[in-house]
Amino acid sequence: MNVAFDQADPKSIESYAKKLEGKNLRETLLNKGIPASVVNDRDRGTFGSLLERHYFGLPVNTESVPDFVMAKVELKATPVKRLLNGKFVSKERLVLGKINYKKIHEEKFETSSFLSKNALVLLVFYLYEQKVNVLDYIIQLARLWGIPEADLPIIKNDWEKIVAKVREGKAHEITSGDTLYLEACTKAANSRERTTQPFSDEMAKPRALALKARYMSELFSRLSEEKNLEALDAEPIVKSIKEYSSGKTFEDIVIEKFRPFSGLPVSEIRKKLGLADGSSQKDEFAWVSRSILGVKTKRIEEFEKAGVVMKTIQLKKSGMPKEDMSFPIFRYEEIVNEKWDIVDDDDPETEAELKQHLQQRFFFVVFRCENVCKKPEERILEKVMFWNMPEKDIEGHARKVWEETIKRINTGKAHQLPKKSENPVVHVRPHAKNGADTIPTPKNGMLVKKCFWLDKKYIQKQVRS
DNA sequence: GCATGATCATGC
DNA sequence: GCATGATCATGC
Repeated sequence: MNVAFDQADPKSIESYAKKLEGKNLRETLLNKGIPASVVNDRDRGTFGSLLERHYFGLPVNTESVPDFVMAKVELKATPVKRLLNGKFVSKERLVLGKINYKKIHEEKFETSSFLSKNALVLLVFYLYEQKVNVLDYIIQLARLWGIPEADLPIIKNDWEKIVAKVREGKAHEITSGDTLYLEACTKAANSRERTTQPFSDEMAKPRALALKARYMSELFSRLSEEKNLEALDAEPIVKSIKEYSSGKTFEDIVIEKFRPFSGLPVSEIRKKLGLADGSSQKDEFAWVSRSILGVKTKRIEEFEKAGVVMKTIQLKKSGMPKEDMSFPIFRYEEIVNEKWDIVDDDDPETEAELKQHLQQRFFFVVFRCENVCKKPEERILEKVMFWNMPEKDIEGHARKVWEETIKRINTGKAHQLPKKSENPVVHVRPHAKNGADTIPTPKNGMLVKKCFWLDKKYIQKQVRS
């Protein structure tokens, strides 16, 4: 029935999709002769279902076959949003299919249903805007996409980590932070829904395989700014796919790069790397760490895509970190509208930023002062580790502090937010240029900028283990 | 010595 | 001008 494109030809489908760029669905569908009654139907559904049904004329899909059956192309509509600084980022992760705990443990990555279903994906990025009708979102970009060769080792390892947990009867312990590009995100009708798993009696949250929002952001900027040099200011750690030989994972490779420098003082490391003296630099530990990784840019490609945050930690002789760890400032007027649990991507509300930050994977580079350490460069490289905040701490501590913060802001107590003595893991403190560096609050006028901090005693425990 | 509040330095 | 990572100052 549809003659706008060749159902068996991916390129033809892509060309037809590209016609959407710069337009919205309302006009496009009306121009296509879709009756206004359909276009304006109140129960119109999501952007993705409208696109699928009315623009491409596809039947309602089942999970097991690609949307464009003959061309073996899967259609995915995905929202981007604009930050205040004008940058585009992905609004959410890209869900690539629900996990069937009963079946996935029998699969191998190379022949997995995940890989075969998502070999070729037609990505349609649209600009999400608050309070705008789905029919009026502007389509930004439509492209055929497949997993790039350079990303495949990481995605494979992510998949295997997730499946390993199912095989160990630990499906209930899976979290998004375990993995780098691919994640097992929760996918349920509500936050109480649970499902069975094959190797344990514990009920687990239903989950889906998804590309992380960070990965999608990077992908969007790469696709949309193909000619722009901006994409180049991040350099990869792994320069050749050959480095993955003999079964090494990305994290193995990263950790190995630090091994020759273990126990050496920063001054020695610098000499070995042939670096100029940078002892007056405030970020010299971060700089030395990036040099060990062989990266000259400030941004590291794999870390950006995976949302891995590199933090350098300086321990005192006692093993106590010098400082608490800060996170970006929050806006009083925005944090009160956040929601902690987002069970579905179609949920219009914003997930708590604190939760998003704490769920990221961290890469700690730990330096330690052995004796007096008058100069920073006398500190030695103690260890490196990838780390995730345990879910029980995120839910048990961070969530409580976040809730209390919102409660106080809403009741006119924005100047008395949860302090260090109130929680051993997370607290709130100012993070501003000075006392005059303020932003508005709902009930207390202008107040100094603040952010959440992780307690250094808590960091110490995590680094020690 | 530590909690708390405040500020500095740097890069984008 | 602002975000971010890092650090300081004060008082208990």
